[in-house]
Amino acid sequence: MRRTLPSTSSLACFEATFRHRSVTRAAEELNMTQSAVSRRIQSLEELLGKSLFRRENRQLIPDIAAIQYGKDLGRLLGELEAVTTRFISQGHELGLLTVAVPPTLASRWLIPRLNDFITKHSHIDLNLVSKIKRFDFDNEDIDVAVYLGDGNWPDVHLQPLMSDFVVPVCAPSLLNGQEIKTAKDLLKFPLIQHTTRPLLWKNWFTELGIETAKATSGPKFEFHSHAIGAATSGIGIALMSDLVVQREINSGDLIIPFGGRTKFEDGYFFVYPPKMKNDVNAQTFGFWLQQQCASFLATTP
Amino acid sequence: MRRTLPSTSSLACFEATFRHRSVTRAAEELNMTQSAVSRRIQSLEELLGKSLFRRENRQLIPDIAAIQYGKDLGRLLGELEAVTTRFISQGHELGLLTVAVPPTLASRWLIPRLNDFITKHSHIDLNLVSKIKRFDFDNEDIDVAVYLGDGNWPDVHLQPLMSDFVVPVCAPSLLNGQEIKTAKDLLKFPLIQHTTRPLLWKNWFTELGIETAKATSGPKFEFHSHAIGAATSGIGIALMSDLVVQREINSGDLIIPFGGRTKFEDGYFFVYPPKMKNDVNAQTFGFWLQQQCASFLATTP
DNA sequence: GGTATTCATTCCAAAATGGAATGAAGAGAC
DNA sequence: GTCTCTTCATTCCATTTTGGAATGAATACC
Repeated sequence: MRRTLPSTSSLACFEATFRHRSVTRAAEELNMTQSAVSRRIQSLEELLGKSLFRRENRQLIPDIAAIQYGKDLGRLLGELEAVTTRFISQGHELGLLTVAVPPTLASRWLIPRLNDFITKHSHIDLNLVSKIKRFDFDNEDIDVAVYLGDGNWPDVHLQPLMSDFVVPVCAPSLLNGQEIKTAKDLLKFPLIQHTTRPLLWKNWFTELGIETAKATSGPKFEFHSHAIGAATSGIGIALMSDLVVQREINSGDLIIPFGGRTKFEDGYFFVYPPKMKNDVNAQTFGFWLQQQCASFLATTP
Repeated sequence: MRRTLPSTSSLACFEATFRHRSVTRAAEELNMTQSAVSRRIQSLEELLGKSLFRRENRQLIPDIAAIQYGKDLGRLLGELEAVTTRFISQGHELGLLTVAVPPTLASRWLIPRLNDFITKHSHIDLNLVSKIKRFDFDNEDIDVAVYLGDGNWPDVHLQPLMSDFVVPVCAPSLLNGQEIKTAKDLLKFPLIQHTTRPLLWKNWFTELGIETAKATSGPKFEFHSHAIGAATSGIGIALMSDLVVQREINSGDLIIPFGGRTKFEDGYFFVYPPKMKNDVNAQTFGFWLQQQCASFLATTP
């Protein structure tokens, strides 16, 4: 019979509903839709051949016989969680989380906010690893990553954080009094390129209906901070994710010569391998990141 | 985390392999293929992010960290089985199994063999319900059924027992010296019909390449035993499942006027609803039935 | 009477699971 | 040393399970 025991998913759905006396509340707790939980319970009743709840109007009343079963399951699922967590965390440095982040995003956006995380989760030791190349969980000693891209990566789990808005920026001195009326006028100046995003300018011009070979020409920098430094030094116009140049724009070191923020298909993602799905620290960090992004977006036009 | 706990199936595969130190032996116990168990274990290792076994040549050695986990799981799965079984059997008369069987099959084939079952499984009380109409688990108080048909029934589980071999039989006095050379010669006599199998004769003649309206004409009987009685009384020729007329053939009360046993598409099945999948008594009975059929077939030409 | 809320149902798609066949590699017999 | 047997791993394919989104039914609340 062991093979045909109900699945942990079904049992968890029943137990949470039993505890809350509510399918909707159970769904919230389990991070599932209410319809999925409802179906899981009915499927379990069919498998067991017995009713678990009486349906009275919009309320679920546990059948008398199911009450002890619900209590037993609560205890057993709790123990199963405990022994599984204990096994997973064995040999793994408790509380250490190695996060791979693009260096400029780290220094310009994440690190200024990290005090909030550290204060709230002092038991988690973060190990920030600056990465320009894409994450590689199989061959690198990293647990999770924040990365910018289209999210089309195999064998990993993603949580979207926020969209990528880019904006052209340059030093005021670069223009030297010249007026920028159209996007095409930008081509009179050097376009600062990103090694990691070689098609960024090209795609930006394409969005505006302009096709030009000049879009991929110009000095290239691997570090975004170097690209920002180049722009600030008047070397050319850089196309940057707006959240990493806010300080320069606010201080006037950089200006926006043309247009505003452009939303791109790429976005920032919190990325982790399947084995981190159950890691409480990893999921805690991911959740905090999402909250920070939501808060950031709410205060940015 | 409760929602993303490993499935009971994966945990059972790991625990059985851990206990047996063998994927093949675990597969046998769980009634799965060895490849499925192997994959389940690897999937579990990926989900947990930790190795469960070291692979040394053809042997699996549990990792040190996994030993306690394996023991814990053995205990927890055992408890889960116990509380689930207790819940299922609550309110259900322990050991009672209601079996729906066609009456003639019951009297002619099953009941003579039941002593063996009762001796071996004295804790199971059988309740034989004679049914001519097809089983209806939703609206009838029956647990399992033995039924003859094509097996094309929705929402139930089937175990094939044996094929259906039919044979034409009649009283010797019916022929009154007339010689039967071809199947067509049978049409000179009344054909005894079954209410439950109205097309039996028609299909039988079709197998022999004969199409005739006469195939569905003749006196009709709902009980197979009545059909047998009618045939023995010389009322006509009956087409019967051979296993229910063996006694009459052996004693000479019935003879086979033409041809031999014909295998039909229909077969005998052990049928049960999904909720009986985990019922130990139901599965015990089904297994015993299969053994009886195998034994019967082995001693019948 | 209208709105909100909860559970159930339907449609659709993705993920998980399992069987069958086959391959790789070692153990054992001769 | 060679051949056969055995066990675990992998690939291909199909089925089952699971879950989200949308919608319906029915009651509770205002």
